[in-house]
Amino acid sequence: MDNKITLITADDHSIVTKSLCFILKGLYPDANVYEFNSISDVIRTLHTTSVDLLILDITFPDGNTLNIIPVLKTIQPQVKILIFSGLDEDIYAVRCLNAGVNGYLSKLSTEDEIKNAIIEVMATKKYLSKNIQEKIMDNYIFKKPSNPIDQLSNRELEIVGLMVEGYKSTEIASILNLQKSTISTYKTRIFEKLGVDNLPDLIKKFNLYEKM
Amino acid sequence: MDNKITLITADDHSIVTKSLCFILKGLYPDANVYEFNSISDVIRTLHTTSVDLLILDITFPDGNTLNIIPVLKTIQPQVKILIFSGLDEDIYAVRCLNAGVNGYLSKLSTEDEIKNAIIEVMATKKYLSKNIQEKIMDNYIFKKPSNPIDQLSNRELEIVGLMVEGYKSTEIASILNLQKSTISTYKTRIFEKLGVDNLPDLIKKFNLYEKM
DNA sequence: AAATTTTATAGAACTAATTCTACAAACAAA
DNA sequence: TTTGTTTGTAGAATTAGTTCTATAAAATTT
Repeated sequence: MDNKITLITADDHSIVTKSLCFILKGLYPDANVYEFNSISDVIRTLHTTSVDLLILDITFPDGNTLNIIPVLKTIQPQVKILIFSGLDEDIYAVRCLNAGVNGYLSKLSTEDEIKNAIIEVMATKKYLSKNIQEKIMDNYIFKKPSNPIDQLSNRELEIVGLMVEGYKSTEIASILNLQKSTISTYKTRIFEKLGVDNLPDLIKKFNLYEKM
Repeated sequence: MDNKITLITADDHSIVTKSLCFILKGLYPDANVYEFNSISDVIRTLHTTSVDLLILDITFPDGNTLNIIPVLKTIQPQVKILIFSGLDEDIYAVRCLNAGVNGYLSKLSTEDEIKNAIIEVMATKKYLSKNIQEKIMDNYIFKKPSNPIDQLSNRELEIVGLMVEGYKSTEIASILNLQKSTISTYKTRIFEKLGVDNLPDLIKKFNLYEKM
């Protein structure tokens, strides 16, 4: 047991973890840096090793980070979490913050922005892009619900994600270990909230708000 | 003008180009390696510099690579192109090949797979994952035409049109005065011919082939 | 602190959709 | 010109999906 700091990157794209590791080693030459490509590996490691910073993608083949954040925080309450995701920050950043992360960084960021975010978060601060800071201010001050997808709960969002990826109700039920009637209930609520009544329209709407 | 080889990576995610550059410099220490984050930069460079290998994403804010490949090939017919994309290879790989690229590599690939693909393509070969090779073999053996929508009969095309517009089976049945089992039969045949098994994938495929 | 709304979940009853099988007509191939 | 294949169509049996109702827990509002 040494007293080096420990940094972890996790993303299902190996090219991303490799690259983040490289950046981390540049910033903290003496740190222990690990990379993983699944959430389960991260959880396993948190059980055995004290970790200072976790850089995480949201989507993994073996689960969705949004639900896992509280689990991670339970295992190691002091761990700092920086989300590094390709998903639209307009949709996910605020949710992630509410779930307890310390920062949200877009995968489109430049190397300097990435370094900056890491440094901010390591200094026990929050990191958010200008864009998101403004959005939060707007929402706070003007209470405008900007985009219908914000009305979806995390669970609903997870399910809508599976739906637009092509999973059928039964498949979703078995993936999430729920009853098919539960999925139907979600589906109805989601359709209602987004004001559509069929899958193609949902996809259109979702894709629309996903990419801006 | 030196006689070094010239390699370009282009992706809207800077972390990806950075990482690919690193890999390329490892493989070809004497090469000129450039990275860009837009297609327009790539095109501009092809006009001034002779390029050996281009590693390209498909989606850019300023355009879709698929439509641009012929342009790139016109500027420099000998340039080798390796697509490195997060999009579903089942849907995009063959299309990219038809457009004239030399390889298709998934963003989920490990570093070794990436290196391997680069080496293969540089050796004037094609690179494709096992999965896609098998798919192409199947198509070749069973002589399926390259544009699957051509395989649809008029009636099937009519029904697929209604499907992507959001009509449900029962609605289509009543519009066309047919039994719902008939619509189901069509649906199965259409899915089969287009090689998909769910509506979102069908929509993707249909939109893709519709716009050319 | 109490009242209200939203969220996450399902059982039972019901409706919609698919599968499997089939068959005639049109078309293509040997 | 017979043989094989694709197309257009369904009935019966089966499976998938929805609706309606309900309830506990969480979040929000009053």
